[in-house]
Amino acid sequence: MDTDFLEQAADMLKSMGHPLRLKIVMFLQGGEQTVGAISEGIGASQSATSQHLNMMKMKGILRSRRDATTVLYSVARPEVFKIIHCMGAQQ
Amino acid sequence: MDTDFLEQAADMLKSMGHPLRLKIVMFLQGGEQTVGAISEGIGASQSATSQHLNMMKMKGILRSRRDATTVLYSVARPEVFKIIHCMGAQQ
DNA sequence: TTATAATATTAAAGTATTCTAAAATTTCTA
DNA sequence: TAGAAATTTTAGAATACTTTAATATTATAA
Repeated sequence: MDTDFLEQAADMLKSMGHPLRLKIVMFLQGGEQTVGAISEGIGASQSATSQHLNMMKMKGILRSRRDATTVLYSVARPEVFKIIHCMGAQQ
Repeated sequence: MDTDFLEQAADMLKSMGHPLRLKIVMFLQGGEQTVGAISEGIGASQSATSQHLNMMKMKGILRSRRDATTVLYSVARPEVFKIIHCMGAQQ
């Protein structure tokens, strides 16, 4: 088995393998959102949300762009949505 | 979002989100295997392999059956294979 | 029975995660 | 420029994970 694929794939699954982070990517199925909206949407503190977002961005799973004082995050890898779908998520 | 689904789904992703455990479930795509064969197949110690197997069994991802002195493990949830496929694994 | 092969369990050390609270940045607007 | 709003960063405590090494179990066969 290809070690690079393995490390990358495990990293991606691990990133999604946390309730708040899974909630974040599910929330982002609707398109890009600000940190504040995400934080409120998933019911986590602003700081914890920001840290999870940054972690997923570092892994290449999310991307972000600034819009004035606000930062918008969105999903960068389509596999994320496929995986959510595989697990039979309701909306 | 449904909290039960979220917890369960995150648990499943987290279980697969470790290089050795991902290697295990990929190895099991070929069907049930003994602990020894898995351990050798993924290149991990007997003890570590056994502990990872047990962990995934506790999560409901794997099942096992004894055959004399040997124990055979196999994947219990089809989503596992779907997810591997989603990520574009080369066998 | 006893020895052996296969697997499981335990304990402990080292490492990594996750969260909160507080402080720092960044950008806009008055 | 000063202040406000949004986000990030930092530090540290608490917890969880992972591995190794050693020991224990289980089932078979001699």
